[in-house]
Amino acid sequence: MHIASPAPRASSTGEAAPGLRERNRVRRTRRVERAALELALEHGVDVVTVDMICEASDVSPRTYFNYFGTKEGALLGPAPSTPSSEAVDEFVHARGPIVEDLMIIMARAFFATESDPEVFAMRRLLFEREPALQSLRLMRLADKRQATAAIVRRRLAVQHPELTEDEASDQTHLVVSIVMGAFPVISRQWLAHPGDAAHAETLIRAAIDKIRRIVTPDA
Amino acid sequence: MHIASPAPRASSTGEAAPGLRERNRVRRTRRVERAALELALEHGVDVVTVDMICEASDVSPRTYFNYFGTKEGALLGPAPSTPSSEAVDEFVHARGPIVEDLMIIMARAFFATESDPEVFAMRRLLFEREPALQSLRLMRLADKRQATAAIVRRRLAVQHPELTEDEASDQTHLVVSIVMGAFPVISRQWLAHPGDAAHAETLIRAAIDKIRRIVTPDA
DNA sequence: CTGTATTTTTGCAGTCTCTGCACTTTTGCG
DNA sequence: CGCAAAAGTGCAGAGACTGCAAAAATACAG
Repeated sequence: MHIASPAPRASSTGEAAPGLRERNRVRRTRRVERAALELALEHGVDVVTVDMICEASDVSPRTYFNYFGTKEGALLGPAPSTPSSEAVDEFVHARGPIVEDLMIIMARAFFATESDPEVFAMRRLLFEREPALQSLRLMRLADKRQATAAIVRRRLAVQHPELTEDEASDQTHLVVSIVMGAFPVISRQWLAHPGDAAHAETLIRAAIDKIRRIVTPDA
Repeated sequence: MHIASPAPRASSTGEAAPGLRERNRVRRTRRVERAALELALEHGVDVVTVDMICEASDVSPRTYFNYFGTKEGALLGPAPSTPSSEAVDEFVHARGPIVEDLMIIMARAFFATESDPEVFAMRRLLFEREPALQSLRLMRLADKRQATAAIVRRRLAVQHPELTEDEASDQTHLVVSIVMGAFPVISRQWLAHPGDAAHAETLIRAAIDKIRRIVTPDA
């Protein structure tokens, strides 16, 4: 099984003093991720072994697993952070179009995970080349799916108490599916134009518009 | 990596004479699947080992992997068969609503994979209990995503040559996302009411309708 | 600076999944 | 029956991953 157990990844309390410990952790993470990506890009994911990565980045395999949990961990990068409970509450009570609202909080959570831009670029390249990795990533997302579904459900309960259990359930699943499905498309466009956050919302609206046109039978 | 390599699974040429060989294969498959599911339901997927399954079903581990490719193979069941090239051609030139058409051929391919009803039931139960398996299943589907995207693309090229490369690409991704996303919802409803094929199309239309309403801002 | 407590890294041994290869058994068929 | 093809099996080995305890690094007084 082990869908991915990215390990603790302790986050510092606030921002105060990074401290040597923390700085080392970050440095090491970067080093390993970079090594892993370089190797994977050069030889292909299947050929690369954890031992190779460890030798290249000079950490023990045991430490590698402490950090990343799985062989692919260093390639996939940190899992998107869970939205804060305030953000969730805001979503639950927001009254905009539900898909749009959900998409927005997901996008925020997604781009909140900072990462070395160079590493980020390599990752993109690798993902394009190896669709299997994309799938793995989706799997990790799927784990969040339940959580996401839960907050959608909450919103529906609050705003549409008239729905039956089944209706609400179906609608929840559909909303989550649409959003998670459209997400890659939007993030692709976003990455093509390194615009600002406002631009992101425009993209989101445009995508939703496209979806509407797709599901609406031609006039 | 090995997202799933379900192994050959040679299909007989037609229907003529099953032959002892074929009959044995089927028998063994059933036996192993059943054993795997029983063990997984009783002890949990993570606890069960391939060796346990093999001992319970009296095949060598090597044979197990020849049949199922991965530990989870016997739990997941056969991968949905790829739609026939005639079906694909039909889809490419069909002029109905694209999501509906795609959904229909996917549904056909999906239900074409027959399986022992008892095994089927156990599988459903297990999937409910272990969401990680669902994710694995999604991963296998994601592998088909590329293939699916390709035929959607073909249809767009034929029916909407006016679209730019990028537009077509975006639209393709969105269509595939929507369909694959909505699929579980529909199959859930379908399984709840073991209706006939015609009923399936009704469900599909209803789901698409719901999607439209979801993405359409409230009046 | 020094000594101590705490956290992190590491080595090691072991389990489990999965693969290639060679060998045996089973099945198909003339 | 006898031979050829196909399928099942055993074995050895690589690679992913885990628990545990020793070792090293870091924090933190005094």
